[in-house]
Amino acid sequence: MLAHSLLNKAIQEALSKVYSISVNESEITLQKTRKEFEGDFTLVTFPYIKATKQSPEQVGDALGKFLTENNKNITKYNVVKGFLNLSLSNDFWLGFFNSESSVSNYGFKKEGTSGKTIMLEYSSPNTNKPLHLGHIRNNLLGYSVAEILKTQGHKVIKANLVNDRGVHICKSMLAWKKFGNGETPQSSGMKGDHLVGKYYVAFDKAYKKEIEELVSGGKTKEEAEKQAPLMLEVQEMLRKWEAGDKETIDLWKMMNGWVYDGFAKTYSTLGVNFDKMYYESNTYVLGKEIIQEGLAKKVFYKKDNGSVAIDLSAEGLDEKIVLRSDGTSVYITQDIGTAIERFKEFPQLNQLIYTVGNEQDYHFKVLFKILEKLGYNWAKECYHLSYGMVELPEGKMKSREGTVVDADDLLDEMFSTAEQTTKELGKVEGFSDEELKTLYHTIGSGALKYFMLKVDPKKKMLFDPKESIDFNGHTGPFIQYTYARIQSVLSKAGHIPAAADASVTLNELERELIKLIYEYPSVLEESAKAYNPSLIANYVYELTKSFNRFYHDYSILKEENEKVKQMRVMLAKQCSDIIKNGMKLLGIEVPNRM
RNA sequence: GGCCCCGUAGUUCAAUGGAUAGAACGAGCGUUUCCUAAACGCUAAAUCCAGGUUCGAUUCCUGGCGGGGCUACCA
Repeated sequence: MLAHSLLNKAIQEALSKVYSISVNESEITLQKTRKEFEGDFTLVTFPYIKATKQSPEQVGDALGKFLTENNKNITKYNVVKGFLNLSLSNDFWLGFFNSESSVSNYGFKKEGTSGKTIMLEYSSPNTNKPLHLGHIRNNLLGYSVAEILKTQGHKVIKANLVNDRGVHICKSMLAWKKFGNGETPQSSGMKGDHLVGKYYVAFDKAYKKEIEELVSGGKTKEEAEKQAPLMLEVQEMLRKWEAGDKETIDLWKMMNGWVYDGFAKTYSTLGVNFDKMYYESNTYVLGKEIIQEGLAKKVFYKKDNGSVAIDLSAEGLDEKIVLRSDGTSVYITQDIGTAIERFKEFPQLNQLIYTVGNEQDYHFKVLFKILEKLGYNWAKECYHLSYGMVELPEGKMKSREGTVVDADDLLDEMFSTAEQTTKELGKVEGFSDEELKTLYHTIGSGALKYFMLKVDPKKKMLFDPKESIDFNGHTGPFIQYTYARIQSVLSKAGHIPAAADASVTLNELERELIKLIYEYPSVLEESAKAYNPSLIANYVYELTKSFNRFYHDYSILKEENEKVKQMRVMLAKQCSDIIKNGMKLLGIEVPNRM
């Protein structure tokens, strides 16, 4: 920011003094100078050719001359076509390095300073089967965006709305009751969510068989699906559940308990957490009264068959049913109710973010529009953090076709790959078994998390289980490795100086690193504004890559000039702090040794 | 059919309307008596097609082609 406000001011002055034209900041296009040219920042001069009636080169030359003559911080310039490349002084960069970037928590604003409170909902699993690769993207994204928002001084409430009721839950319950023989996680040694998932699959299998039999007995497929005895039983079970039947509720509680134990393990392995848990068994009744209010306000209307609907065709959407003709809720009814409930529960809430896949883009458009029509002015602060699907080489994951990549299995594979690679490289003598286990976890989950978060959340991504995830190149372990090397240097250096001597002249790579450090706060800001962790992931990679080149080309500890050596130690420290903090925002830990 | 998203090296990903479109993996070549070679360097390799707006388009607009998603009184 420092350099930008300095340059913006200087450029405004130059334009006014040289050409008598006044521009505001938004009319100044300032970008970082590309590597192949000399300079730190580049002003695009094309926009001024009309007002000045001169060529872009002439404008660049005149401005460059004025700037270097009138500002001691601007030392050099060169003009290439419509681009004026400006160099800031060694003193400027060293001054920034000594005062601005050497503070702790550089780039972070203190929590609460923005005065904004945000609820961010993510994860929101169903309790009928274990988590898979798609959930992993959701969890990593939600967690990371929450952490990134905190860096801007916002208070963030991480919320999880668990879908713990409904027909799909009853399917697992019924199958367990019929075929389970009392099997439990303890008796089978199976993780609770996987055990329940097994019965969900078992239900589906048995149900399909019944359908087949009915179809061969002369029914149509649709009739068979509705009349299959298992389906009738499941519906009966759901009715009992809603009526509070003790036996059904007990079974439901027991099996959901198994699932929660399983999820807790997966969440802990993934390193995600929540401040607030919501359960649909508590919230599914919400929203009905709101529908009545909406009817009174004429936002909704009653159809001939008794159902309640809203017409959104004027906004380019369709008619949407908000209450069935039998008076029961549809999914969006609950969503309307829970949103309103949350703003009542947290009156200080400024924003509500939903981390949900882009297949529900339409649903959220409708939801937000309805809230707006109901007159809630916070409706415009609701945001759908919509992310792309994770696809396999053969296409979308389909649980029925068994192409789902299980979260726990995948994480285990990552850990064992990390173990294998670490053993092959053989650099971990002196580690205890416990430390090794932690290291494999750090590297394995780091690889997976970085892999998923480096991609723009909005875009769909491809995951190829066969090729697995790399540990070299643009990856989490590459960044972790760089961090570990720096820690090794720092511990050998012993003392970390508080400031670099003002007489030091920065070389090209040192200067490049300091310029990257300078960018960090604005990367955090941008990333928060765009709800996009990939900006941080790619920035940290760029910093790491530049550091590795510096590390390769120059020695830190063997540098003979003591003042330069001190500066390099400090530089290494600042880079490693940013690597650590930045990775932490992605939910990734960094090891001191690997 | 209607609505929404996406098409960038062989592959996976980058690029607030700006310079010669960047990385990584894979391919080929090279670097270690030197702070950790999970590293560093070099070579080959891409904007789906056709128009338009602009001083300037991978980016914005229109049309085509190709891929995905949504379009329930399901969740």
